[in-house]
Amino acid sequence: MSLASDQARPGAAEKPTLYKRIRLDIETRILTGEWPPGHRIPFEHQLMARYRCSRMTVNKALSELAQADLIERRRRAGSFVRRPQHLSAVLKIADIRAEITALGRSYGYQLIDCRRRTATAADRARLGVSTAGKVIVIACRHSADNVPFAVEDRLIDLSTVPEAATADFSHEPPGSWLLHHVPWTEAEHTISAVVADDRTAKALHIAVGSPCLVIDRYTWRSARTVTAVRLHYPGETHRLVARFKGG
Amino acid sequence: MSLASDQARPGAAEKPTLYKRIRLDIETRILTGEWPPGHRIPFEHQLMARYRCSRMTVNKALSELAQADLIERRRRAGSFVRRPQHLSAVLKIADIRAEITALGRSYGYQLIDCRRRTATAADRARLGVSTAGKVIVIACRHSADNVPFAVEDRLIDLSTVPEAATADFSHEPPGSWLLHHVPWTEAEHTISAVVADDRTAKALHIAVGSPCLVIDRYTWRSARTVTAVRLHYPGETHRLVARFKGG
DNA sequence: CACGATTATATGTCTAGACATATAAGTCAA
DNA sequence: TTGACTTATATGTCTAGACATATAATCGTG
Repeated sequence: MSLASDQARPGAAEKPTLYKRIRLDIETRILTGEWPPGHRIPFEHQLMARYRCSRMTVNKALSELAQADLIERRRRAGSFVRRPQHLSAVLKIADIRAEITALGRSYGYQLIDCRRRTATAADRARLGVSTAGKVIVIACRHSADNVPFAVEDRLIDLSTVPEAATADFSHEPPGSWLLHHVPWTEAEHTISAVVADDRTAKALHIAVGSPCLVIDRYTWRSARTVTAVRLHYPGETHRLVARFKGG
Repeated sequence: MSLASDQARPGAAEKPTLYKRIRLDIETRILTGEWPPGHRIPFEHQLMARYRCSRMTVNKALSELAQADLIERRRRAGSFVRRPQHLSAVLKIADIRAEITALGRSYGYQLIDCRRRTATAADRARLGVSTAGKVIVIACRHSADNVPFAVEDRLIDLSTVPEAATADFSHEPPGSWLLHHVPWTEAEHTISAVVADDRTAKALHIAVGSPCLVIDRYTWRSARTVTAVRLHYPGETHRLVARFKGG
């Protein structure tokens, strides 16, 4: 594992390119807290002078930091360290069906419950809306190679996605349908841990009281809530893995 | 999706810049499956011709797609659509002390145990090394406003970081020390859920059997393992939150 | 003082080049 | 066939400019 590219002689640290060095320098200052959230990063032309390079080079470094959400750039004002998103995490929005099939496992889907109703107070709170429109409430289960993979509880706001009223979720998972029919503009993920209650334990074929990884995802289109979904994964078998480079 | 009618509606629909249009065009083809994983994207040359722009412009579009892990770029070979990630998660490496103080809460640190020993078989397996060098084993606790925030179990490979032998971890958390002294080049995070065992429950002041979020982080410098750390967070109070844009 | 107009400035995008470098592919000898 | 060498080529990085654009700051006017 771990990148077997051992062609480098021990101690022969390859010199990174200039823009990467600039990016790493800034990143380090941010991650160590030397430059706290809100701190203004030196202007591009100051960095040009410090590193003796062209503006495009520092611009590339800063642009990548901005794409990684470590800094925020504002015209005329400068570039600023962003507030950390509480152990900032980025989870790409993903379709469970695509995820499972990409792993070469067979995907299974069982619709547990699907109903349409006027949003209750709890529904409105969950979706973050104040008016009481219609919603779709879905419970379903995803499995991989016939083993339960996750249970899903979803709420879809029909006032944002009226087309969903005519969709058939008995065979197509709502996540896949939404991904193909509704472009999202913003999303929020929250990861937490719980112990399985009776219903979840039954659906996942695990013991009551065993740990579950929970992912809550909210999706918006412009300023309108599209959907709120909670996924329970068996915590002992499911893992979220992320590998990334810092150089 | 519908990048269709983008005509001159008075107040809205500002024309995106060229490189963003290139990026969106490619992104759309990937997300709709028109260009499946493994498909080779047109060479920069060809895109220059198609969009009648300079190489730097198409390069910027492709670089951003590469940073977002949608494509992979290989010298001489070209750029290729990547296989979708296994619910790919990216957690920025962060220093818990900086994280807590950034939230405006007071940071507390308690060293539970710190010892130095020749790596056991289990240590070697955890660090992914085969030779039996010296390691530092640390257990400590982080708290926010005097409430336990996380317990940490860490292994530091002294053959990679000999300077750590003389570091004093009785007051400085090892994560902070490492961030300041050892630049990392790669890291891997795994998130899972467990139920608290006796020791963890005591340290976090929670009940045995309550859920915990677990983050395992491995850090490398070049091809050498720097440290392996496991963090237990109380699952009922701790959340990993991520907000991001998809437009 | 309040408020609109102007200006200065930092970032955003783009160009037309340059040389570096990794590597797929082809070539040739053992 | 295999291995070593060469070459072609696509990407990687960088430069020294250019103009566009959003907006913080300043200025001027009522």
